[in-house]
Amino acid sequence: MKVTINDIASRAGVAKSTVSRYLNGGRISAATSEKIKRVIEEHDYEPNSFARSLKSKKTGFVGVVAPALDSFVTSKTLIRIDDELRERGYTTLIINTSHSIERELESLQNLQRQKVDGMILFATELTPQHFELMEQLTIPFLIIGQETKRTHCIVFDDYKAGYEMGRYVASSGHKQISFLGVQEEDVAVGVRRKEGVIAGCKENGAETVSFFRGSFDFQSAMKAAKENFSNTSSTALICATDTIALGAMRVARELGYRIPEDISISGFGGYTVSAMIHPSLTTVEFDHQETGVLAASTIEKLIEGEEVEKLQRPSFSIREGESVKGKK
Amino acid sequence: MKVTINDIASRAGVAKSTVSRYLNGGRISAATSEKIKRVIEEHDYEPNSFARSLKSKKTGFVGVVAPALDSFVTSKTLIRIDDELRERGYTTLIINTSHSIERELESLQNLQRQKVDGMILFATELTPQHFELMEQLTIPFLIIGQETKRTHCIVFDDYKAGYEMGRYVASSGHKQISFLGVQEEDVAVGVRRKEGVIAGCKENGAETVSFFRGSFDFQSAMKAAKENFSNTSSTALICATDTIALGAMRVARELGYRIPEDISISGFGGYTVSAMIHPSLTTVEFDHQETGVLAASTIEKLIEGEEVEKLQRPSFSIREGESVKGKK
DNA sequence: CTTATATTTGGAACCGGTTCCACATTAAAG
DNA sequence: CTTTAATGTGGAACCGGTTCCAAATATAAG
Repeated sequence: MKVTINDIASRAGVAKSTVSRYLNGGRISAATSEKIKRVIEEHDYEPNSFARSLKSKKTGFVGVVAPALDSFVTSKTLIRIDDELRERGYTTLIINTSHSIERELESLQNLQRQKVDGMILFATELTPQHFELMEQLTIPFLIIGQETKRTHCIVFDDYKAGYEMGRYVASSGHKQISFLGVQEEDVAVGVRRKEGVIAGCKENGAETVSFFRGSFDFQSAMKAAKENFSNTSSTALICATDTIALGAMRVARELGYRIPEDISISGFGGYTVSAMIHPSLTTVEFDHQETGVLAASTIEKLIEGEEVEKLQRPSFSIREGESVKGKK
Repeated sequence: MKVTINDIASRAGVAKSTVSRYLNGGRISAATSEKIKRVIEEHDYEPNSFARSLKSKKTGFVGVVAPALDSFVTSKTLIRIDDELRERGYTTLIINTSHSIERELESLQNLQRQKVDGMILFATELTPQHFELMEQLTIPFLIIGQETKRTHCIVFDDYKAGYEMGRYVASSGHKQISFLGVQEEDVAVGVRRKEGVIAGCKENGAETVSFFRGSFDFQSAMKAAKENFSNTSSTALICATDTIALGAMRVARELGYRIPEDISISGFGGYTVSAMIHPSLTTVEFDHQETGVLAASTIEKLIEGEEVEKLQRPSFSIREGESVKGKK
C-alpha cells in the first residue's frame, strides 16, 4: 500500500501538520526536521498530488494548446517548453487541436476547468472569441506566434524576417520576384511577413513583386506556384514557409525549370529536411530553442505573480542553401 | 466562486451522495434524476477532478512516453492516440525523453507515482531495466514499436515489411542491392527489418545484398551511404528509414549519380515530405492511424480489466515514388 | 527571575468528491 | 393483506493532503 503523510507523521512521532509544514517549507526546528527527513527517505514517501491540489488550488500543471504536433515549428518549440517546465517542477499538459479553432477554444476552457496553473497557446489566428475568452480568464495566459496587446505574447518579428529575406533575394540581383503567401487571418505570417518581404524586395532593387495566396499545405502551395509560373516571369520565388517552398520546387521541376539556374526559391522556417534535400533550401531559421525557454520562464513568472514584458521577440537568421542564385 | 457538489445537492434538495450517484450512473429515480440534471445545467457544474481522483483512485490520465516529438512516426501516432483517448474520457499526458533511456525509465516511474491509469511507451530499445520495471508495474502497460512476450505490444511486422520492399526492388530487376540499416539494439528496425529485406531480395533474384550500418540521423546516414558507394556497385539502395534515404540521395547526387537512372533508392516510413521531394521516394507507408486507434483502445481495455491479445500488428503498404526504376 | 515575544508544534476543520451502510419506500410474491 | 425483495435516498466516514488557530516551548528583554 502507498505510504501517506499520516504514516510518516506517526512514524516520526509528530502531527501530520508538522510533516506538511516540513514539505512546504514552514518553520521547523532542526531536530524534527531531521527526524522527518529520515523517515521520509526510509519509506520513500511521495505526497499525493491530487490531495495536495485539492486544498491548495495549485496543480503544477501548465496547459499547452497547439494546432498540430506534426509540425516542425511546434514540435521543436514544444520539446523545449516541456524540458524547461519540467525542470521548474511543472508538468506540461499538451493538447492537440488538429487545426480546429473550435477545439482550440474548447481546450482552453477545459484546461481552465482542470485548474491548470497557466496556459500557453500556439496561435495561428485570433478571433473575437479568443479575446472574449481572454477577458474571462483567471489564470496566466501566454500566446506564441501571434501578437496582441491584450495578453502576453512571444512572437518573431515577422516583418523584419520578411524584410531580411526580401533584401537577401533582391540584392543578389533579382528584379522580378514573386511571393507565395497565406491568408491574412494569420496576421503574423499572412500580413506582417508578407509586408516585410515586399518592403525588403522593393527597397533593394526589385522592380516588381507579385503576390500569390495559398495556404499552409503542400497541395495549395503547388496550386499557387502554378499560378505564378503562368502569370509572371519572376526569377525568384520567396515562399512563406518551407512547406510552400517544397511545393514550389516540385512545380518548378515539373515545368522544366532548373533550381536555382532558372528560378531561385526560398522559404521560412528552417526545417531540418530543407537542408537535406537537393538543392538545399535557403530559408529563415527561427530560434525555437529560445522561444521555448522564453515561453517556459515567462509562464512561470506569470504564475508566480512577477512582471514580464508583454511582447517578447526571439531571434532568427538566414540560413543559406543552394536554392537561391545570384542574378545579373 | 466555483460551484461544488454541495451547492448542487442543496439546490436540488437532495444529499450530495445522491448527486454523486447521479454523476456516476448509480440507481436514481427518474424524478430526482431530472431535478438534479436541471440544477447542474443551470449552474453548469463540473466536478472537481482532483477531489474525484483522491477517493476513487482513478485519475483519467494515460501517460505516453516518447523518445521524440519531432519525429514523423511518433507525432502522427501520438495525435491519433490523443484523439481517441480524449473521446473515451481520458487525458493524455505526453512525456518527451529526447532519446534518453534514463529519462525514459525515470518518466515511467514518475508516471506511476502520478497515478496515471495506464502507460504507453514508444520503444526503441528494451533493456534489462525495462523488464525489471515492467515486473514491478501495477498499472496497465503497452509498448509500441518493439516486441516482447512480457507485456502487451503493438508493432508492425517489420520482417514482412522488409521482405516486401526487398521483393519489390529485387523483382524490378536489381541484382546488386545494398541495405543501409541501424544498430541491432533496436530489434524491430535493426534486426527484423534488415532480415526481411535480405530475405526479400535474395528470394526474388538478387545476387548480392550488402549491408551498411549507420544510425537514425542524417549525418550518419550520409556516412553509411558514402561507404556503400566506395565499396559496392549496387544499383539499388534500400534504406531503413526515409531520413536515411534522404541522406543517401544527397550523397548519391554529390557523387554524380542520377536518381533513379543510375541508382534506385527506397525508404521506410512514408513521411509526408518524401512525397514532396524530387524524385519522390518509394517507401513503406505504415498505418499510423491504425496504430493510434489500436493503442488507445488497447490501453482502455486493459484499464477496464478486459482481455486483449498480447501482440497486435497494424498494416502497411508500399507507396511507389519516382526513386526506384526497373532494371534489366 | 519575571514578563513579553518569537518560534514550534499539535489538533481540528476543510478541500470536493466517493462509497458504504442503514433506513425508507415501492413493487412483487405468496 | 402480509411477507420478501428490489430500489432509492440520506448520513457519515473517508481519501490525503493544507491551513488556521491555540497551546507549548524557547528565546530575548527588562
